[in-house]
Amino acid sequence: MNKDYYDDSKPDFFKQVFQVAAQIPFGRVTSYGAIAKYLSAAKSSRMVGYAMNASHSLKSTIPAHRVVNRNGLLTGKNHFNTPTEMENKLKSEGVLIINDQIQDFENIFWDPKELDY
DNA sequence: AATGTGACATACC
DNA sequence: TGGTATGCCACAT
Repeated sequence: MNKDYYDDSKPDFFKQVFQVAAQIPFGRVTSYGAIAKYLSAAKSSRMVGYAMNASHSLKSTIPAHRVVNRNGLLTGKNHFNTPTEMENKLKSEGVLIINDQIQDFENIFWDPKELDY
């Protein structure tokens, strides 16, 4: 058969991103760069966001709203169904957001490396 | 095969 | 203090 969209059965770089993103604890957030580093591809931070974009086609629910840039800014909110959905979901998880900027970002920041513990 | 693209990150001016 | 420029690399066309 053809590789309909993104087959999560393949060891694509995307899949790795999805795997990590899916493990982000509730009410916590992480950055693209952190995920990239965890995948030994710190220089492919852009791909992380790119992967999130592909998550639209995924059947699995990827908490892309828990992934923000290094500044804790909701740069990708624009890619959601509605620009307000991202911060809306985060707020539902107890994340305080002001002007698309996550408050206390360092406090709720979650590093994928914690998986090793 | 080659070119374009991007939900980042960093450096520089 | 904030915009511009460049690197970076995997995916799309």
